[in-house]
Amino acid sequence: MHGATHLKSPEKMSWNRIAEALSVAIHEHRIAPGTKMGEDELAEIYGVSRTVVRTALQHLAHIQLVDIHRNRGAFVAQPSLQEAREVFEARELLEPRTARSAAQHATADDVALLRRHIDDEHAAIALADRGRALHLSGMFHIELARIARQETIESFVKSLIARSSLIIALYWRRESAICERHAHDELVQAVQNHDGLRAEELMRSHLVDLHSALDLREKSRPAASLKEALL
Amino acid sequence: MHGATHLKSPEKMSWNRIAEALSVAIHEHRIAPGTKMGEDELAEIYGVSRTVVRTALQHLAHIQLVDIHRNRGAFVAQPSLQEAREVFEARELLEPRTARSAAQHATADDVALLRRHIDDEHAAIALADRGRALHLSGMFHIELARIARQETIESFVKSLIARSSLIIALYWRRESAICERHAHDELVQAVQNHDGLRAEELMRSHLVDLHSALDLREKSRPAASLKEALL
DNA sequence: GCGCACAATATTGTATACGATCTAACAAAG
DNA sequence: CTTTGTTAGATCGTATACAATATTGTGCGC
Repeated sequence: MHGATHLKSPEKMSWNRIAEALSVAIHEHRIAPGTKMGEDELAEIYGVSRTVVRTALQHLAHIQLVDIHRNRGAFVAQPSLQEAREVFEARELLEPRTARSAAQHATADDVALLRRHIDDEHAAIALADRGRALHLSGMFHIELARIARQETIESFVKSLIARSSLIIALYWRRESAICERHAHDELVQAVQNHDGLRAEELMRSHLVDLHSALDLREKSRPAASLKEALL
Repeated sequence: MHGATHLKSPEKMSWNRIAEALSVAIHEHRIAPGTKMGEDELAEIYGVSRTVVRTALQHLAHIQLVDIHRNRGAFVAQPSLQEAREVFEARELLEPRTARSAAQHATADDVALLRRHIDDEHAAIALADRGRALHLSGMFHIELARIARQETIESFVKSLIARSSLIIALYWRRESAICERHAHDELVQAVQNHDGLRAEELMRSHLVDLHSALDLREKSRPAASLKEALL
């Protein structure tokens, strides 16, 4: 019943590919928080068995992009207000220091990569592709953690960015991410200059901006369909 | 072949039980870093199928207690010197702030629980059960994060503690964890007094002590048998 | 005797089958 | 008409079967 068996594309690691695809879809807000992600459904969409889908979902559950309820299934996570506050507290604790470290360790290649990221981000904004812009914005922060050469903290930041995407989907107030445009530009400039203290301070204020752009009071709209978002 | 199917004890969540058992075994240094954990082997030991063992191993891989190599299997992780440094840097960044928050939020019940932990720790030391003492020592830090009422950071601390256990197994220099005895005692006292600043400072110096008790140069002895450690 | 190619074996990756549990629909009683 | 108990369907949890890949042992040639 599954066509993948005879396909000639073993590609990489099947579950990794699926987890990545779902992660991107969530980051780009093509799947709304609360959406159910049935195993059979995903298995059919990606042409694999439930086994690998389960592995992918468990991975996503680990970074708290999805919640898995026993015998009920996996759902895109809906961070509570309390969780939202915790996530941004943690980010404000980790990321400024990480930005400083990144500024100290960055090579020319690193800076070039950051600039490419920003260019892509601008392009996405120009195309009014808000979802992709958001995704790239998150990737920028992760890239910064990678440049800091601290894999441990990078994995933490990955988890925090993922949840931030959900939090933004649920609690965003202002419109557009253009405010971030300048913030990221200045950050990369500080990194290029190896000005650790400035990078740290820029990151701190950037996160405060983000945090204050959230409305941590109301509940927002429910969910959409899954299959149409992925195909 | 497997008896579990017809048993009347669904107990909890099978993979969770196994992951916990393995985690404790590793924390207590009954399984050495680098040990291979074959799926069939574990499946037979715990009387379940490889499916659930795989889930447990993937969970442990997530918190980086084990490394999984494609088509090679799961091995108890062996943090490199670089990773060891990263882990303690991250702990020194996260835990002092967490300790302060814990001191601010702690209830009487929380303090009582901490004291029980310490008592258990002392008992283990008295019995010369170094492995169990180490495990409880780690749990103390996790408990502190829980008391701080910050689940996000708690999950990070969990991961860091787990890896610290491996790092201690590999790079420990001094003997006995008695130095920690006083550190934990004073910490719980500060928490009881809701003296956040003192708790923060105590935690910081405690972590520096731990860090300096590691020898980050040599490689240490390999591994032992697996089955005998678990049965 | 040493090194390399190749076959045998063992272990993991993936798919499928089956049983357990939850959800929801529907019928009957109040 | 509402409410509750029962039943059918769907979905997940676990076990098993099969395919893919790595590891190990063996034989041949040098």
